[in-house]
Amino acid sequence: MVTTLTKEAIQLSKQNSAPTMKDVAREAGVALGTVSKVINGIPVGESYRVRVEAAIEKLNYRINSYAQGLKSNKTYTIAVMVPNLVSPYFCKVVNCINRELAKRSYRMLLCATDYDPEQEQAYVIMAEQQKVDGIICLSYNPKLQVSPQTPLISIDRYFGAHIPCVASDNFGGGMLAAQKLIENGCKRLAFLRIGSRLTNEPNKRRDGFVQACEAAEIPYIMKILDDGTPYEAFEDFLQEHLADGKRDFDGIFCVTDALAHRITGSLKRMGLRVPEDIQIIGFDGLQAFGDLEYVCSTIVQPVEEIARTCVELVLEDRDAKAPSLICLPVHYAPGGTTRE
Amino acid sequence: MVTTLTKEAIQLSKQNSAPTMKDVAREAGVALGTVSKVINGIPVGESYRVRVEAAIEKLNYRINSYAQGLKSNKTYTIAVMVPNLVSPYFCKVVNCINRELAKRSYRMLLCATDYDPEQEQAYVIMAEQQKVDGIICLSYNPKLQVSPQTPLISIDRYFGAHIPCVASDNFGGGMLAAQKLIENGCKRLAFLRIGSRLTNEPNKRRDGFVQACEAAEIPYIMKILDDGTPYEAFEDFLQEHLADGKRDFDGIFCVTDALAHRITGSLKRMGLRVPEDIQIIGFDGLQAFGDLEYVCSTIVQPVEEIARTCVELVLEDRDAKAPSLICLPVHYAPGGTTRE
DNA sequence: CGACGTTCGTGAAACGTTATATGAGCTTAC
DNA sequence: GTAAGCTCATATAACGTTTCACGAACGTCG
Repeated sequence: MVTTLTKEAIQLSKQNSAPTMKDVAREAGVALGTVSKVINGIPVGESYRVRVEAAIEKLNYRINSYAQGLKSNKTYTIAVMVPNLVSPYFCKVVNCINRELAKRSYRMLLCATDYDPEQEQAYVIMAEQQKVDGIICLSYNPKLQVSPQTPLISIDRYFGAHIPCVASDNFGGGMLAAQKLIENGCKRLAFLRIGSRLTNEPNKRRDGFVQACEAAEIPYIMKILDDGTPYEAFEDFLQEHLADGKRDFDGIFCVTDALAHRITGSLKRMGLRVPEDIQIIGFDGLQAFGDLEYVCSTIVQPVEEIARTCVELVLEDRDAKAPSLICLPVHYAPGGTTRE
Repeated sequence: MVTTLTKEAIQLSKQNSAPTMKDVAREAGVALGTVSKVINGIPVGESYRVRVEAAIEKLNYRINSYAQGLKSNKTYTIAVMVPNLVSPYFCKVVNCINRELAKRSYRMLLCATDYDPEQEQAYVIMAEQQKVDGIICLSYNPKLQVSPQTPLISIDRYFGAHIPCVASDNFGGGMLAAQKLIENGCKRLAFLRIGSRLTNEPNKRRDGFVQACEAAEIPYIMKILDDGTPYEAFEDFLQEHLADGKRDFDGIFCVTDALAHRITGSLKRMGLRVPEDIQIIGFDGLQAFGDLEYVCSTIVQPVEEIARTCVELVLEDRDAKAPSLICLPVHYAPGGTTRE
């Protein structure tokens, strides 16, 4: 008697909570397993299938992913980690990853880490607890610890052979920038990098640039601001090398488009013409600035490809040995700050 | 005998899978419930606690959120839905929501819906299956269906009294823009809106603008492009009203900063001076363009406040009746395209 | 010194699924 | 006409937690 009462009470309290497979089974007058089969598309007698489907419809039943995930050990969720959602590059990366995951019916758990290694580590632990099927990260923590249980793909940072890294061909992009400036008639070049954080792969832009200059026997100057140095330092630099008709260089490779834009502004204020006097090439090619009518000649990163590659790798069979570094081809897009 | 073998086999196959609470309990020589208590900070005898903590450390145990979520019916996850992660406004909203959620140790499941009502609906269903603790959405689907089980907070779109909506004070912002132009000496105004999608709340910017003009007895013109009409239509409009010394208006309120920027460019190409000849006020104030040195006088949306309010509401006790529309105060920020 | 409280760890049940073994209801073959 | 073979729904045991009733161990009081 007591037992009956308890069960009734449970039943009552359940009424305003979400229906479960058990409710569907009762409604349809079939067993639990049958409902499961219908839901998972496993063949079942016609009359059974119809009854179950009707019951699902009637009760507005929604499967509980948590129960499913617990049982099957598959969550169809990928954790994605970027420093923030303010920089256009990170936003576009996340946007593209989201699209690729959605195509495959995967969910995206997102975290912005604000460049903080501790937050990055905490987020990896959280993702692992969350039993995600994989992690895609754009991390600034070179010492990131990951459990070997969870596949991890890195963007723009090479950790070592055990973690696949996907990036643009930064080295090739740096070369290409120098080559294009030289093709366009530049005789002396400059490489500018603002003091913002960069992961290790994008640093290769400089190396490619240097190699192309040396191969072509073209002299170059580098100006790399330390972290935190304000932009104004570049104005002094430009004054020093270009004021009063001086021309220590006539072509500039800026490490990002945003920097290229500001440099262009500074040069124009100094009375120099772009591209007639000085030519400029940036890096990124996001066209996030399309709304602002701002375009510059640039090395375009294949962000869609990067996203697709990451998603493919992270979902791939773990036994298939993935390459440890994948560099995807960039291309040159003229945009008015070079002669061509 | 057979049973023993099977159990052994299971044990073996488990060795390279993640440790569970049961493993911790065995390692520490305590019961399952004790481990649970330690993990959840429920007081337990000193010696027990130490042993359990040591075992957790030794096995590198991580709690399984799926089992936890299934049992406790709380997932500490909020679904967030925006059209994309390309528009600076959406990015900033997501960025701020992410920060607020992280502060409270909540996870964010993110989806970009590409303005597609079907995807939006599908995502809500997915979120409900996922048993999230709530949904925050910036939706373009006026007919969105949600199960009453899951708390939903809307940004920028008012659905009705049953769904709390958080937005900037768009009406007040529109008024403020007109008032500031008038204070700065404008005698005739124009309201420009590009043919991009807007939810219903931001449309009130126009209503506020109109009311302020009428209150001050200042004439105004409105130019609202249909969805898909290219920007160039505005250039014709500007020619028609401002070419050859004509001055049908001397102050413009643009519905977004991005539009204000383009209009400023067009005016300058027409030989008009901003703000001397024409003054312009935009809307958003994201400063996402900081890198691009672009600033305009604008009505600043309190994005951090919006995000915080949404998070507070979505996590709030559901019995506490929330207001159905919350408009957060905007403010005016001069930025060089008005006299002051 | 025995009975009663209190404290606190234990073990089992439950959460909503999936997967596997079981057995009911047929058909087919001898 | 019965035994064997098949199909297919059913029932049950997990998955890794939390929670709660239970009971062992101890201290206290009369």
